[in-house]
Amino acid sequence: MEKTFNPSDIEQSLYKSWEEQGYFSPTSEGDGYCIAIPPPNVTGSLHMGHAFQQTIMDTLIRYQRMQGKSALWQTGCDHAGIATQMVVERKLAAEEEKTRHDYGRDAFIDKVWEWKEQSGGTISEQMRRLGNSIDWSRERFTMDDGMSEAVQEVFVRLFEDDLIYRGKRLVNWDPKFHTAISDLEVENKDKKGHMWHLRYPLANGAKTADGKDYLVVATTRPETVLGDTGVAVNPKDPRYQDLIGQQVLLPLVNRLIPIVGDDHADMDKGTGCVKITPAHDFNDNEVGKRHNLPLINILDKNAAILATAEVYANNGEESDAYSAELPAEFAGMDRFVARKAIVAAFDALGLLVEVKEHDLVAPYGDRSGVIIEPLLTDQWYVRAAPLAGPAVAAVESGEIEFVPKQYENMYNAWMRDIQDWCISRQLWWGHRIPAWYDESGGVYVGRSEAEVREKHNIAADIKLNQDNDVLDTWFSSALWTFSTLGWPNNMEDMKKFHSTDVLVTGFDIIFFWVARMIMMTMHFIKDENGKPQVPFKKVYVTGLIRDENGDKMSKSKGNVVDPLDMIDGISLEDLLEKRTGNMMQPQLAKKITKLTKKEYPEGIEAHGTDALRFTLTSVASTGRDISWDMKRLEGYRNFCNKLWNASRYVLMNTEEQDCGKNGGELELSLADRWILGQFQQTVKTVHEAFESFRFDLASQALYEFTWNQFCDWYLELTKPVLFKGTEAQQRGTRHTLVNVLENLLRLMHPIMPFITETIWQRVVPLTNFEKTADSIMVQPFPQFDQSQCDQTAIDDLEWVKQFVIAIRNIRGEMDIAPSKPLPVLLKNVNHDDKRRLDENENFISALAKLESISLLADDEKGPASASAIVGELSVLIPMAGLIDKDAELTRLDKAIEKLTKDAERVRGKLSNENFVGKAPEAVINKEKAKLAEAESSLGKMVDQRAEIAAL
RNA sequence: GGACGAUUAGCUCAGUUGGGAGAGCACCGCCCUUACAAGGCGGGGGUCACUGGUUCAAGCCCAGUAUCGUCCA
Repeated sequence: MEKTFNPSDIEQSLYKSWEEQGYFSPTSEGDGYCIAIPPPNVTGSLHMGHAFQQTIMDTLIRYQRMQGKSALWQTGCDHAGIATQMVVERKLAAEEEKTRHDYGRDAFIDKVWEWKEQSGGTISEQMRRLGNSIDWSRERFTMDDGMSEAVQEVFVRLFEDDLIYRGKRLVNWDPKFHTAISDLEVENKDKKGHMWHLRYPLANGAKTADGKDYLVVATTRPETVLGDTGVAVNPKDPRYQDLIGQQVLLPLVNRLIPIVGDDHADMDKGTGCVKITPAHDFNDNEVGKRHNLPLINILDKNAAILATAEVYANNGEESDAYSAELPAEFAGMDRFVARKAIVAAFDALGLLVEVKEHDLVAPYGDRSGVIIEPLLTDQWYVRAAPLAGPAVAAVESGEIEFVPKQYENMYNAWMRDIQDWCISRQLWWGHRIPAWYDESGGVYVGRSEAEVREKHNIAADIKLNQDNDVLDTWFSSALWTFSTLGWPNNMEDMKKFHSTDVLVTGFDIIFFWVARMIMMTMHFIKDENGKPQVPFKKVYVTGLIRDENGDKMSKSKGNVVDPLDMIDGISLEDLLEKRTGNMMQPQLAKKITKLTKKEYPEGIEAHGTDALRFTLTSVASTGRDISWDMKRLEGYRNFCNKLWNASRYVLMNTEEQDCGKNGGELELSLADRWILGQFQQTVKTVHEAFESFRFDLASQALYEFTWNQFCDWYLELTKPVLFKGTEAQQRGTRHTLVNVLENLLRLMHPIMPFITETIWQRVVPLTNFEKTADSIMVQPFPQFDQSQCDQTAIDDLEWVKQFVIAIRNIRGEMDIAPSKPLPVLLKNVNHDDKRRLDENENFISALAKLESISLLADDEKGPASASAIVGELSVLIPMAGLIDKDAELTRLDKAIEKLTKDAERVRGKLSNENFVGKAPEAVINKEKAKLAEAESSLGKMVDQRAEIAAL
């Protein structure tokens, strides 16, 4: 074995061999255990969030596989409608200067598929580098045939159940991508803007309470004036209440529109008068419905002003309630250009009263980054309320459990006032809506045009056109857990793996995805007795991984760290190129360069997959966000190296030697019995941690055992045995060494697959472990065994440690070289001390590097010595020539001061009648014992100090 | 405005039913000791955000305040 662990030597070939051997596929034996991956976006590449969640999923899958389950990690990608279409459109524009319209729908979609075949597998390849034990043979894609069939089936059945409908509604229109988007894809951001006060003349000689012949409306969107069909005032507002039912003459378009009384108008805000534009504002739309105001659409798909408006009645039908005529001067103007022009026009007419600064909240498309325009269009909707009922109940009853629990609040709050879900998108890439229209506007939904014709008796000569729109990508993602398992055709895997066991995901998609999966699954998937099945039993919600400063990682900030760069390492030059090359906003490059040079002056070193995974699990506590700490990664790389070298030591001392595999007398030392017990405790902790999703606690237990117990103490304690023990003692210790290590590797394997496999291959032949296949990943996980926990051994070895530490402390504080053997004198040796000493003198001498150990009689004073206390026992190291008087006095003073403080505090507690009267017996006894021990040690130290001081 | 979360060592974070404040990294001193200098041994460091309450006892329970964050409106 090399002296330093080099992950790049082993990882890729190991992964390949696992995959080739088929170890990632579920076995035919054992209960099913299934995790469905949150499907990454097919255009995506691996980021820290993926690495984090996938490490957790893989740890769970490997753990359950080793627990004997038939474990399936179901993977795949989603087709990411807008994102993918954009990628391909940009590519066509750059390479051929063509748009998708140049190609036409079918040819463009062929292009997208071509792109998917070539570039869509990036993230899958990257996931292999993380060691993910995914059954790649079952990899799915939301646009593949099976899933497309599932999507179609679901759409048709929902329609038949009256849970999908089509309607002309106000939607969040993205003027850049020319598509509707759902509420969830809108980000509301605070923004500085203006409030314009505009004068609307009253019609028919009406006057306000204070005699004015006009109203002043306040608006943040003056360009929508052209679409106003009313003015609202608060019915309780004394200034205007008499005007309700009167009309104003809308400037610029000279449209007579009514004044309505509605609570939406806030008396205290602005002027108290609100213009109502039902076709371009969600609130106004509601007001319009209440007062039966017509809707006038004045914007086109680009959010530019139309030459001729579209007028609709409140039921969505075209109407001639108003003239569709619009002033020609604004036609074709973008909404923001039109805003200026219309304000100027009001100003010119003397109708602009004032302009105020105003803080407002503006809706932005989360992908396009442009302001969303509420627009009246025909869209398809899922009726959410009926589906939400069972979904809420499933969480309430505990059938689905969120970890950590507080996310259930978030889920419930959203589900309680869930809105209908707009599922149609005006894109080409996606599942085309299975609806056909005849020429008179009749709509038919079915699995195919033929089915539709047959079902509705539509003659072959009647022309039918399929809906041009596709479904929201999340519509297919909502079916993920069951459609990937074969629904509706193949129900074999559904029986074994559904409901899936755990969903590991981020809180940011609880609404987008988690909630919708629950609703869809429970509607479509039922037990034999008709009870709805849940998609998963647990939802483990992770926090976000942020950068060192707690900022969100983002490309534009240039603070993204690629997990693969942490595995393989990257030079500063390459990192700079990666962060600043090909930027959307090149002006940021300078800043990013500076920040990167400061943060990573030497680039990033290679750390290997195991270290990355261990780091990720060790920060996975309770769903809170994590500030990434490169130092921590480095620490765990060192941990890998530690394990590697500890294993080297074990192998050097056991390979080609008698480890008791084939019988022979085994004599176990105290250290052997102790480490076996310590290991069992670790096994117990790791099980508990995995069961409760506390991966941080599992990691911590493994780290603590491996480094602080196994390496720091046990390996050192084997040296005296291996160098000087009898044959049976050596055999016993070798046996323990290889067996503890072999078990430890299996215990660690779910978190650190590569290093454990590599070492295990070397160690396992030295043990009697009966492997079932040639890989650690399919062996049984260690189980807790109480019979190996020997409390006497633990107590005795603890005493040995204290003894050794006492001497090391004196050495350290007194600057005595570790190489210098020391004579030690003992006083106040009780029965237990004597036994422990007799049994373990070799250990103590070796670890504390002692020249001799002698016992002083009770009345014997001994030479001037530096001293330490172990329980009752006084440990003395003669000062002659080694120890400076003043230094020893200082050292003792420090110890005495500390102990005095402790003793005083405990004494105070025990002299408090309330405490003694009310605290439980056990607590009081514990305090008493603490005090007795402190006083005893203190007495001895004070005596020692006096002796030294007298010299 | 509402809800939730956070505030513990220089940094990043643990702290399970209330009963001796912990880890990793960083820091200081000594050491190339035959597994490991990506190491060994020893050491220093905290008014547990603040205020009040419950309790014999509060980092933990309760009320409030401050700051930060997230989601919703």
